Amino acid sequence: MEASSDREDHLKRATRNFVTAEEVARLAGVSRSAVSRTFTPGASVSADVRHRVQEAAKTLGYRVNRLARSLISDQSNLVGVVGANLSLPFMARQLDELSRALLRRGMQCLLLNAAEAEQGITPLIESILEFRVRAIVVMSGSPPSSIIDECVANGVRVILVNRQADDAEADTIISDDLGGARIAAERLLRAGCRRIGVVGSGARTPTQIRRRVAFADCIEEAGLEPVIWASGETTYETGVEAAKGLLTSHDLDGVFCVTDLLGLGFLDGARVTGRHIPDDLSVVGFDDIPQSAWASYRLTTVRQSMNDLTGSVLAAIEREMHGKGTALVHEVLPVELVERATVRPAI
Amino acid sequence: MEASSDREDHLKRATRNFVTAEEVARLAGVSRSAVSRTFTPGASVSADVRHRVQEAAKTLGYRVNRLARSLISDQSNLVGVVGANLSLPFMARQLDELSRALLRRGMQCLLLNAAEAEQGITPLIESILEFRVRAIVVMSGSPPSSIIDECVANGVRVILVNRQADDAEADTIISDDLGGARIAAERLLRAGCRRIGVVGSGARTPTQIRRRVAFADCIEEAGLEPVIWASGETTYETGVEAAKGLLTSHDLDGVFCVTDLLGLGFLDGARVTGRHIPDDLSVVGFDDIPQSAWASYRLTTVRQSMNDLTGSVLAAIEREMHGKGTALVHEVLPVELVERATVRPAI
DNA sequence: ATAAGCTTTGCACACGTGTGCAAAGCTTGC
DNA sequence: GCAAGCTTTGCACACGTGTGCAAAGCTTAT
Repeated sequence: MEASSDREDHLKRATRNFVTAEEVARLAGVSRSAVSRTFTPGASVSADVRHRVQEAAKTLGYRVNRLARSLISDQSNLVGVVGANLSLPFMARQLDELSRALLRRGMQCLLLNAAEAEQGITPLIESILEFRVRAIVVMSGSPPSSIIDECVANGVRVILVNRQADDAEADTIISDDLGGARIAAERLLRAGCRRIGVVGSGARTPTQIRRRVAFADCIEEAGLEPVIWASGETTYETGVEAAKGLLTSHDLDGVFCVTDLLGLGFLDGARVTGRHIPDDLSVVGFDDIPQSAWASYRLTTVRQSMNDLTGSVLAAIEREMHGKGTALVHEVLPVELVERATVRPAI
Repeated sequence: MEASSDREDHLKRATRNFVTAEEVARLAGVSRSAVSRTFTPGASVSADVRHRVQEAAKTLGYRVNRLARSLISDQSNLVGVVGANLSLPFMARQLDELSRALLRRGMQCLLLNAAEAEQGITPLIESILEFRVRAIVVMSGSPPSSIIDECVANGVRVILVNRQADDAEADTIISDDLGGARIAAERLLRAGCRRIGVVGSGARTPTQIRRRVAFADCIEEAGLEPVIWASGETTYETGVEAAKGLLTSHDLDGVFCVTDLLGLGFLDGARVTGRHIPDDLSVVGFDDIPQSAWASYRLTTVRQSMNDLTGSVLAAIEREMHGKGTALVHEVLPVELVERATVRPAI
């Protein structure tokens, strides 16, 4: 993914004036290793030397070179994060919480935006590996097992969020999409809905497919035939179009939208056709983004806990650090229904 | 900001199996410098050697060590980005576009979340400097000029987005908040509004203060006395509370909300009090986040161009690379009014 | 056949930090 | 006062990569 600039561009010594430990040592009147030991927790250094080194470091503005420091262990304190659609509410929250949790634990987030990774995210992961990162968190895209195997072989943990990779040694932290779809189906059925639709986008992401298929299965188990919308991008606008399209050709009384963004668009589109929510038409979403609680929507939705998700990702990253071995983590995070105002009361 | 783990934790050699250039050289039957030259654009290497090295690298799964490579120039290809409130729509879009533009230009985004930086973002910038980054983009927080001066002294460019630092040698890319506030004021006055309010949050960010003050000044210039709301966080919920609070005690016919999030909340809150938008009350926002276009809101707002903003940031970063010298960039990006449906037609 | 000029390539050094090793110094017990 | 044990500290090596230098090899012109 790196721009193919010539060597003068990216390796020519930039004008850099960073102070080195050698200079600090000279001012403090000690050896360079004494400086290093002063900044290494647990290393043996006398109080007098420690004080002189710290004063000299402060005077000169010394900042340790993480590049050099990490060279020794062949590992930086970076965690690579691969994500796309980062301005969508759910992905934005996920990244927000993950990046702040990483910082809390003394790690730094190396963010690679997968928006333009049409050929797959393998090149992004290859770039990340060059930084000798501690772990890689994949929030978007489907890394082939070959690149996952390469990461693992090199001692780099890969954590897949809301996605899986068959036959690959990666951690997987997944929301219970199947359970959530079932909850949504049961709620609509309990509201007395009998002409039911499911709205997804044309995106072939694991989450989209899983939720749509699981919901449709539940409706068929109840002896009903779901109407399916699965085109467009995973946006509010697609929800609006789905509402106009579906409600023109079908007399639906219940709809499950596989994401809240689609759900909010669907609500606005349905209102334009004159439908009254929830009297004429019940709508359930999935994700529980902040906008779902807004007064103009008050969308009933399936919530996945962002705290649980972030906590599990961090636990997977720190598993080996905390002496818990290298066994893989496979977690399915529970979801719950958040009742608001877009589904008729249960019969 | 780094967690104070002991040395066994963060420097103990992790189980790492990365292939080195030395191993590639052995398999290819050449010297280690021949391997290095093969991956250095413009370096002299014969076609035969190049081919053998590339085959060997592929066979062994060689990934260059960016830590070692960057040690030589004392500069990595990372760009530090400091931001908070990354799940809010505007900040999320900004980060989304910035991180993808950086990748497009062959740079990587080192993201440090400033959510918990109550004591200021100086420690975050200090951490970033340890990575010998190419530049630092500040999207949130107010770095003191001392740390900016340190960055500049070390050859690290600092770009401030929608904020300034007095007497500091940093680039500044700012939206025309003053012009935008004036546009909003003029639009409300042209709609015939005479009992006008301005809604901001309690956040003392440069943007909040600039927009609120500028708008209030314009209203006072028109001989009117603006009613001011400036408490709570910069959220949708604060907008709802502001509507309930202001509209209970004042008979306003026009309101400017300094962000769209506040505006959307204000709209929902106003509707709860029975006001009709825009007949009874006109509302203008600022930012033009995607939700402002949603059918339930159709908020008239002041838009700042995200493309312009990201383009200017990248131009500042690459200024020296492209032989344009090291002079600072100070840009005020134009804004424009986006008329939707929340302001009465002009008289 | 030979000389001049150019290309290719390995060696050794450098980049900045961490640390094993051993020497030096200090402390304590006899 | 001396020996044993412990702490402190500087030296030199290592980590992986880029590259200046010079030797070796190749090509071309005479």
